[in-house]
Amino acid sequence: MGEISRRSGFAASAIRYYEAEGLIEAHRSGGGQRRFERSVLRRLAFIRAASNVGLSIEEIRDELGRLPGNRTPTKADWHRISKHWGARLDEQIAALQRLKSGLDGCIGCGCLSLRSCAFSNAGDWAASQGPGAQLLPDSLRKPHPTKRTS
Amino acid sequence: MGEISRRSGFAASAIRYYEAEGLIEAHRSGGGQRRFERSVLRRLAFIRAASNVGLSIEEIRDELGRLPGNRTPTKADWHRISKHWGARLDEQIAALQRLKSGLDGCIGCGCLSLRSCAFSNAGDWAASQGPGAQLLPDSLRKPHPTKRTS
DNA sequence: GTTCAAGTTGAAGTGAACTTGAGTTCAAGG
DNA sequence: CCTTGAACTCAAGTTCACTTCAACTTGAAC
Repeated sequence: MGEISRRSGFAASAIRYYEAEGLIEAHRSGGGQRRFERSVLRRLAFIRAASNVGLSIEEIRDELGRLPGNRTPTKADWHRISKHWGARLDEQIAALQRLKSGLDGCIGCGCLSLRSCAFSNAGDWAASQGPGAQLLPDSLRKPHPTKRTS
Repeated sequence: MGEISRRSGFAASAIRYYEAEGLIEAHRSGGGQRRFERSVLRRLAFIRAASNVGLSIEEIRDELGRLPGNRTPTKADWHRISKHWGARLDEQIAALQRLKSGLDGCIGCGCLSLRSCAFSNAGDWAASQGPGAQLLPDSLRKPHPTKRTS
């Protein structure tokens, strides 16, 4: 346990948590202690990478589960997956850039008025319900706790 | 209350929360109901903009408090502030781009191995303690619950 | 004078991703 | 055998930014 923790960089508690969540597996030795196979280190590396990209535990579980045969990723898998992640990162980058350019457009206008400033206008959120470009995609919104008031 | 909620786009509960947190003020009428001045709408617009940029309530309170005389922003204030926010957004964008380019460099390598893949390597986090470029700045990390294990 | 939507309060709940704590057991060294 | 440090379990705590609930009061219209 201490070893895998040191080598993966995750806290022991995090590793136990991932096991409980079904992201990794461990078999037990004699009196109940976890023993990990080497492949678990790869899975943990995968988990770290995925969570750097901003995936939730749920999504990581899905993605791990979608690997045919539930194995650790091969070259081909990794190729496919990193395309997916790249797209996600692009989307996040684009969202921030939209926000930035809105801000740039605002610099010096001193407005911040409710009806004229697109940057702070709440209407931007309510109005862009359709599949148009939003200021921020869901992936960058603050983890909204409950259902939306809409 | 209903009116300011409608006009600001915030839920009534959020507005009460902001008042409790000291971000806005309200004086009370006769039997305890909140009455807001028009300037509060501007403050709320400011709050929305700031939280779009990713500032926490704490930071927003600071920034509102730093406005000399605790007024709503003038043109000059807004100019200064939006530069600050722009820098922050730039930093976030740059961080995501670093992540993306790391990922691009990895596509097809199929590695994801602990010692060779910089993208998933935990060492990247532990090693870059100095003021060097990190993969992700704190502002983009998942809101880590407690103190770091370091 | 009645009615009722809209407002009030304080406490408690939400979700994500873990961490912390308490109390217990394992395993290796001396 | 004894000690010590690492690991175990399970429940509860943490942070953030709010929301929801229950029980009650206001205030504007009819």
